[in-house]
Amino acid sequence: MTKPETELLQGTLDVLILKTLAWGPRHGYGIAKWLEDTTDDALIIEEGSLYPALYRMERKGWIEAEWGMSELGRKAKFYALTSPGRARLRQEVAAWHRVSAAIGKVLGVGGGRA
Amino acid sequence: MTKPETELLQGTLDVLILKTLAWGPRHGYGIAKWLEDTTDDALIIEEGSLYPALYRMERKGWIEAEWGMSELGRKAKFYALTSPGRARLRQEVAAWHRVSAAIGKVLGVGGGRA
DNA sequence: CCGTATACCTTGATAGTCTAGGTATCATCA
DNA sequence: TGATGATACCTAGACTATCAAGGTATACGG
Repeated sequence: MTKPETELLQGTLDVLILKTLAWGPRHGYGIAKWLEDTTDDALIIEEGSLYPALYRMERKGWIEAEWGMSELGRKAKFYALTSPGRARLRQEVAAWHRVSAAIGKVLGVGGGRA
Repeated sequence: MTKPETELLQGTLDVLILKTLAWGPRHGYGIAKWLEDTTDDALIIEEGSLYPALYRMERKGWIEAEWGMSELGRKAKFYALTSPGRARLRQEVAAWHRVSAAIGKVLGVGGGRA
């Protein structure tokens, strides 16, 4: 398959995960599926990116993990946003808006024709 | 210690440079300054990122270099968009709009002040 | 019983960015 | 005169996030 053009913008995965968890705890696989569904597959979350990101963020104290049962009765690790994680989410959302506005200004917000 | 919040989104430097050159040829230093001025320093282009990016894109045939004189009378290498570069620019602008719209959908488009 | 979906994990390669240096010229100002 | 800051280019090395590609295990449907 030719390059699916679904690559992530490096650095955005964290904020996407944090935002997903802001709606409530979710297991890793579910986070990826939710993001893909929500964006109509405009974003594809590779598992090789997902799980390392989850560990990274757990190590930083932004999320907490707990083993449980998925909706389908399988064992799954549920992640929940911590208080520092919520603060971090606010920061990163603000940073996203700031940077994407700047890029939009350069590229032309309307559709890039000018 | 906390990062200066002026980091580039990885993968966006190319399209920013291409778009800058769409207005006409410019030398490397001028490209960086123009981007920083245009975005009120929301984007900071480090020279250690800029010059390798320029070589990368020259190697790919998206831009062409020619030595000349800057407005201030110094020798400077001017870069110009090629025809493949223009095509690539269109592609990348479209990709940006698609991906940033998807991310915006997840993060909430309206939340500029968040 | 075999394929597909769910759910987790890891290793290794790749690639883009940043840090931190470097060269050289020119204008300004003390 | 000498120092400084801006202009303009370049590079090596480290870092780090992502991706590709493998792996384990369970459950369900055909």
